Amino acid sequence: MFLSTVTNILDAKGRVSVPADFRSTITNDNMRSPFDGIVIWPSLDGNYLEGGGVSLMEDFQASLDRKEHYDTERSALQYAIFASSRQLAFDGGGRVSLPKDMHEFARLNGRVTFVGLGRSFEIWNPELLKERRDSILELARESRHILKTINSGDVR
Amino acid sequence: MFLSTVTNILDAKGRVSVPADFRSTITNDNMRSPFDGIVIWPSLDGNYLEGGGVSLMEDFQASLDRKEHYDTERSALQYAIFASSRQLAFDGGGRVSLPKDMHEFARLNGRVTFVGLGRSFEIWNPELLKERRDSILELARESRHILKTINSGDVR
DNA sequence: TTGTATCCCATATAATCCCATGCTATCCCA
DNA sequence: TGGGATAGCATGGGATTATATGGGATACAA
Repeated sequence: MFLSTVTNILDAKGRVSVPADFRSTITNDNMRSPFDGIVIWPSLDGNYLEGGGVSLMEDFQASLDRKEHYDTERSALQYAIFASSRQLAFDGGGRVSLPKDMHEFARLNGRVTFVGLGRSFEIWNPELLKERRDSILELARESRHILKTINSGDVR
Repeated sequence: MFLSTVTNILDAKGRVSVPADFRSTITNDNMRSPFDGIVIWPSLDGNYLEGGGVSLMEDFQASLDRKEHYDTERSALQYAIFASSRQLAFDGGGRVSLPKDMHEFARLNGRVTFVGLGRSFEIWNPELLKERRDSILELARESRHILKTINSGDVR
């Protein structure tokens, strides 16, 4: 799973190293798939990118497959995630190159922060992340009582 | 799986490059099938084309097979999708040539946009796509809580 | 012929591969 | 426990390849 928060450099060619821990997570996860790399898409929730391995996309797909082919909600989510996403392959050094439109969406300049969220991760401009982090950690403190160690079914 | 959105040029001969990622998806997917190319059909939902690999057709078939042979809905969908579809083989450069009636149906002129939706993809006139995209992404933002649920792994 | 479709080759651009390097973390042995 | 050796990682830059696209040659049908 994706853990911890790491900041790396976005070079002149638009390349950035994916943290080594994230890479090994992905390579283990994607054993079925021939593709060695990450999938990213613009968040629906703010100016940052979301990402994961191909297996995460396959989980989304399995979930969407329960709806009919021409279902509107299914199409909406397919457009939001699949159509808006990009597959980024690792180079020999474990880097990916971020497309220019993704730069702009997430307002990235020289540095890029990877935030591990378990099944997926987020990619932020470090300065923008700061605000988000402060406000969301406050919320976490307030909601701490809902945290469990396992998902015990329908008790929410 | 089919991911991301790519716009390519439709040349004077009616040819268009299928995005390289889509091609490798198809080539991996269709290992059973001897046909190297895509299958497209006119959408039942608007003036655009839908497409996928041969394996997508087999999935539709499996789904329709659960209805009776003389079931009216089954026949109707067989006409709309199987009978209306075309198999388009890749040329040496990874292009396909779109039949003229398909051009007209999707109101294509010089440029063609491929929209990856996971198991299938759509082919659009870029200008027409813009409206569809805007309205459907608005809907996606409204239903993004579903996305969050999927994302968290609750829905299996 | 004329039109239509397919195949083959050429090319500019963009992507990615490959190697080199400094730095950090880890390992190993005294 | 100390400290040198080693391996892994992030990063830079040049060389190479893939991709999308144009245009000509070929084959076949009407």
